[in-house]
Amino acid sequence: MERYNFLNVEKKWREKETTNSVSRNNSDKKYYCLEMFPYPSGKIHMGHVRNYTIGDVIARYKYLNGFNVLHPMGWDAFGLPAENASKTNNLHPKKWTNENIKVMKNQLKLLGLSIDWSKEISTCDKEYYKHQQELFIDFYNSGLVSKKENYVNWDPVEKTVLANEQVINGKGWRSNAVVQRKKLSQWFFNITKFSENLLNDLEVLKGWPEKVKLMQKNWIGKSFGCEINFQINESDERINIFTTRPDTIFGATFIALSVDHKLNEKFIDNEEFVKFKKECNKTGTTEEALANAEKLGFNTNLLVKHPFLKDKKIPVYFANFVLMDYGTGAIFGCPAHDQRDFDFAKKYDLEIIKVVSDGSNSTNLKEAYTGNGNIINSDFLNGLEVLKAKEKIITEIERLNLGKRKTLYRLKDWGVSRQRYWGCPIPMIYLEDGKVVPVDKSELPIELPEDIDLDTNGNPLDSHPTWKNTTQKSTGKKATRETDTLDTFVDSSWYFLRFCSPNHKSSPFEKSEIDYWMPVDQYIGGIEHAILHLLYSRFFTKGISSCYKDFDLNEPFKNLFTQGMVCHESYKDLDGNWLYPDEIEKIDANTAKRKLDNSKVIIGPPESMSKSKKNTIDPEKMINEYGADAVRWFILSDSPPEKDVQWSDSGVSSANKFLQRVWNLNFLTATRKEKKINNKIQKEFNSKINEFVNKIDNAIKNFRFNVAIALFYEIHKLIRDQLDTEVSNQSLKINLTNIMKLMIPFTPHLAYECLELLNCKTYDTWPKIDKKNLLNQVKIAIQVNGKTRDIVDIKKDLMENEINEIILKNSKVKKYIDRKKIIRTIFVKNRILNYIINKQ
RNA sequence: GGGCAAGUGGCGGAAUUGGUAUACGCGCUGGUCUUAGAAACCAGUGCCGCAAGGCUUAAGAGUUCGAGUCUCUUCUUGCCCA
Repeated sequence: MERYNFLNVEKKWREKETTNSVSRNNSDKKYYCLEMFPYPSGKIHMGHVRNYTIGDVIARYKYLNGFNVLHPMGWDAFGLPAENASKTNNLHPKKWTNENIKVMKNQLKLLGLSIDWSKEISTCDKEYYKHQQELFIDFYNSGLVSKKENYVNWDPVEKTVLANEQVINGKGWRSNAVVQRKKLSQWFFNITKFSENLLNDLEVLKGWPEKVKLMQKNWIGKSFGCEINFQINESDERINIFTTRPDTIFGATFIALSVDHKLNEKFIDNEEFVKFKKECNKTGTTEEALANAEKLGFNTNLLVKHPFLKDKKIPVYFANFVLMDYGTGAIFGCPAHDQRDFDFAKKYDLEIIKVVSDGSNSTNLKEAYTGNGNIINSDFLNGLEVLKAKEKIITEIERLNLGKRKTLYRLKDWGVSRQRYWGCPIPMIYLEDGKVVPVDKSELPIELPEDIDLDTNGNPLDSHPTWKNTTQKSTGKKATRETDTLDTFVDSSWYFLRFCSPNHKSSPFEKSEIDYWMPVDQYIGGIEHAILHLLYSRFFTKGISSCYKDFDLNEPFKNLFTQGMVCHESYKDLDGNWLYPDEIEKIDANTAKRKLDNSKVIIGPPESMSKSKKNTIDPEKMINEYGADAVRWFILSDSPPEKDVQWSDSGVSSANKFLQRVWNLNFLTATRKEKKINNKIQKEFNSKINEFVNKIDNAIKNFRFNVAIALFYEIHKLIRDQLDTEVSNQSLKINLTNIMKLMIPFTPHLAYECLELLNCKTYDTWPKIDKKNLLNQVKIAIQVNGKTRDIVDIKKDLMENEINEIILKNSKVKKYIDRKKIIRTIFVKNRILNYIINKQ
């Protein structure tokens, strides 16, 4: 038997550009297939392999079905790891990044992906960020960018702003210093201008997973309520609060203000208050941190009048759980029906008044009741349900001029200033008179300086001796540059647009190319980007549409697919140190020993692959050992793509063995001696193959790659069995050729090699399904009282009366019916025939 | 605490969307070949039972001629939000 040499074969087809190209100029149907581009961290990981294999299957499938496919790849190349690596390895971030890109590009090529490398982009390339700076200026001029003061997580050791996810238990992830809340002036994209639009257009996105849309919806967090003015006792001053629960106004027993509320001016000289404010600033800015923190308050000793209860006076506190950037920075506390208010009231011994009935008579609440119910203890609201009470009280508040109806969003403007070197410079300058203006577009790109000292604390660009000194081009006035760089999420918010015309010089994109390619027909990536990256990209698309007159696109991604993670079990020695899979030897499913000294190894459950747990598998090593096709085959075969998949060595090895068998089958077919022909057998064979083509086509269309692969195993057995039957060589070859074409998206190298062996001339067409040639026989289930008693082969589309007699005479059901009376029958064509009989 | 998923053999998972439950793969068992192993090939593999047959989709109820699929209750797990 011939041996299949995947190393030679994969090398051979990798070098033939045509088999990896999915673009065709002669088609009027376009398809833009995009996978989330990688961060060049050093080497590709199995998550990339899965992501890009899924994308490649789709791209090749669409190409074979006659589409002109855009399937590009690039690099999300700015970011902090490059700076960290440069500190440890003394390697410039640019060099480090470009070397990683080189390595990873070669690894991706090994996988046999149909990527058009002529369209490659890298976000740290000045040819890319030049246009990003241009977009920034255009957004600025359209009012989509502004500079605001804002609270950030500040690392006092690194002297830099941290993202929320870089704050772990209130400490900086790298410095381990206690993170502070600090007010900084930062650049913002005014994403909240599109809140309503971003929310409403989710409905247009029919091709997105419901789960992702729901996450975005919750993130935007539209809530409806009203503002209410509380008059300070014996004063004309008012405190304006926002609430989503105006129906509980009669249960209000205190007012809570953010420490940043303007009322704090009264307490600037109060030592106690200053101390309290400082304490509050120590907690992080996430909602979760605030919710979990102990509720603390500072009593102002001020009282406000209850708007509906003449004699009632309510105390005013500053509290650490009220945020200035949500609503008005002030709330009324209703402890009976809000858990935070409840905790606060318990701590400061404040009144708790139940105003929504929870159906019980108890007055001693153990926690806040937030459910629905009838309003009680609330004057004119009594007896109404929560929603109706809300309507009524808002109407009343507006009538009495006490406040107004208001819709609020949880979504905040997107702060994009980062005090870091390895990012896109913000193209703004500060004039000596304090004015902030964009640089002249002709000066773009504002390049990052290469000579940089990354060992200083704080912002390296700010510490650079000369870089920030400049002049305003139009006036010649002295100016200094903005030294913050852009959040890397900005880089990835428009790269999908740049791919349409990656080499266009005069503007970020060429209109005709955008018009042709956009929107992305299929976007594929991890669920971890469900919120931010996708929301920012949607915002950018809408932003560009609003400031470029000839750009008309509402949503960038027509269909979205989120693939699951690649998991592997983890190993620890008896001292609890993580071990690499290479360091251990498996004895059976539950036992393993360490290669070094045969000591016992503790096997952990399968978890997402991560460097820290050392449960990673190196894709390149697997490709060298089993072949790219086998790796692709395995990663698609074991689980549906949206679910997590468990990497297993036996799995990839059996994939390799199967592909070997496929090649053998092709070899045997190509060299088979002609047999006598039996028309009946041949016809049946042809229709079965036709059936499989149909099923596989459907499976790929529906992203059910694991099912498609199961079908290939069945087909393999079917064709192999025909080698010895009375089927013509020609029929065998035609059918196998069609099947090998179906395999191109999965295992391109093997498929092309086999097609060449079978002397196939057309590599770029998908087999047609011949509807007339589908199977004419069906198996139908014969049931008695709903229980299946027999399965019989009958001709397709026969009606009940045509099969009834045969079944009653010959089938196994006969003895179940016996002499009992058939009351009625239920017949579903090509599926079942069910006899209902008397039970006695 | 709230929301959303999901629960099928030893394991990963199929099931034309209410109509043959356990496809396909892994693993395991036996066999052929081999000095031996590996590979390859063949056969078996949900549970109980010698068999006929019965039971089985987390547990329980309901709707239906018929439920893995629909409804309700309970339990468990995962994810997101708080």
